[in-house]
Amino acid sequence: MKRRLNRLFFVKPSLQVSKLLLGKYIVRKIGRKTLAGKIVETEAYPGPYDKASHAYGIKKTPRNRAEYLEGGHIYIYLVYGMYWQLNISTGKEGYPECVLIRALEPIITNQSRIRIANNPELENIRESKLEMDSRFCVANGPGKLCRWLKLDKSFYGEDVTKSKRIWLSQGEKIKPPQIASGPRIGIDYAGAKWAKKPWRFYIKSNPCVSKR
DNA sequence: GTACAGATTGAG
DNA sequence: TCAATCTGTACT
Repeated sequence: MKRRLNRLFFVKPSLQVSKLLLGKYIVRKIGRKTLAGKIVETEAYPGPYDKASHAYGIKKTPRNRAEYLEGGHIYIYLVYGMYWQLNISTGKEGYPECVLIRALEPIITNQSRIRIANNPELENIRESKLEMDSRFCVANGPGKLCRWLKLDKSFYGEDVTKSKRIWLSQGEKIKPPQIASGPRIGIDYAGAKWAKKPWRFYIKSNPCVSKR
């Protein structure tokens, strides 16, 4: 959980950052509990020229103003009246671009390792296929990962390079051959030209990449 | 003030 | 395939 990603990491174009984020860990502190998840799927929304972007045409509203913040700030919003979507702003201040975090693979933290080691019953559960399957399913979508990490409007604009309750860390090295790309999800309203752009990135054959 | 649709999800 | 559920945004 060490080696927190710094400002320099995020002040780059979202098309770069979205790929670099694969394999990185999101660490979330809730009271004395720590949750961590490996980022396995992202989408880039690279700027105001992108018709699928909330900031299309340099549109700036109370809802999307966090997109304009310097790289490393959280842009979070509600869709369909019930699901939060976690984005991280990238690039320079004043230019609206961001990366949508679409899926995480939950990581067994040291904390839970110790708890498991001290409790043989939990050890058995951890080994069971059932447990593995359920672990892989709690954060395999943008709405689900926010529910799992307990993220909501209160994180709007949060600086992940400074925050004490959420940050990103180095995680695991992902080699380019392990990265796949495809069209972004759920943005058909933007028209085929933009919906077809291969700006969704994910780790090949990872079980936590979102379905559909 | 009112209408409308959405960067999703899980059930049928 | 469809409804749930709600708020930002646009328009009367």
